Amino acid sequence: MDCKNTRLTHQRKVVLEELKKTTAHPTADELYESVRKRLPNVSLGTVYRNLEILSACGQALKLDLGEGKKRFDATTDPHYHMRCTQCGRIIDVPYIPLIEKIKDQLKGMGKFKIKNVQIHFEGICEECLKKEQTP
Amino acid sequence: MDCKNTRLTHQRKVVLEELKKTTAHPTADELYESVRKRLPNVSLGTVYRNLEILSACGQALKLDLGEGKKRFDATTDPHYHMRCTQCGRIIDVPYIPLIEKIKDQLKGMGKFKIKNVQIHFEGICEECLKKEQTP
DNA sequence: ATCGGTGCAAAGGTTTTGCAGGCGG
DNA sequence: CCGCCTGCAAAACCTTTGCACCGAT
Repeated sequence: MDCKNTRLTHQRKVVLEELKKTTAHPTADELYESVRKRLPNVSLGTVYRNLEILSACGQALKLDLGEGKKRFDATTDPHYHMRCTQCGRIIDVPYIPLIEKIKDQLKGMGKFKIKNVQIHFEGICEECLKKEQTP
Repeated sequence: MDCKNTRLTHQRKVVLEELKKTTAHPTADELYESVRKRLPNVSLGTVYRNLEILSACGQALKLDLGEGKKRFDATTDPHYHMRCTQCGRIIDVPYIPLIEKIKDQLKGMGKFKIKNVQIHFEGICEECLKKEQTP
């Protein structure tokens, strides 16, 4: 994708601003609802197109946590994600250099060449742990 | 899911048999095509329902490699998967105890509790590496 | 003025589901 | 027989796309 010829339209600006406002890792549809509060005539297609461009150009992350839909994150610093199996929330997991260690372990393991590692976690978030303790 | 009250129908048997015949990690639709050669009247819905039951009951794995569709694997022994970014093939990656090490590193890292790690790889398969060498 | 972006709506691809009838245990 | 399972088809769901107009640079 050619990121030089992209224009900073009002819609694109608002999409990125709304994404930066939250740490909830919204889906395209959830973000569409936020954006719509500021731009009532925006279309879902525009939100999808802008999220595609923003993530392709390094201003957002496109996440696939195996839910059958993508999520987006304006925090592009290295970190991982955990999906709470009880409430579905997506929680940030601090970065530790897992991937380098994994690549080291896999070097010379087969006749293929590993370029990238996709990794995420499943577990129980802080809120759901609290609920378990006080039923 | 209640795996005790499942019946061994002819369709379910054939779905599992066809899945065991291949190492290609087929999608539901691809498996439907295989099954249809033996059961011309089988429906896609039946293949989906049986794959759901078989994977829920530990007789198959349901894989999500971020392609927007699920894949299935009759090999349930611990191993990982790599998707070739050139040809799309899914390659088995031998098991190494990554997950235990990762869990150790993450212990006490936050207020959440990690239960499971989802991990897969992207890279270049043996066949595509060969093609690169002889263009 | 150019050409990337937008809104709208339709279409695309994958997966699920309601229903009436069928068959495994 | 009971009730899980099937085939069929429609629908659900997420995402992409064709088109004509608009607006950022």
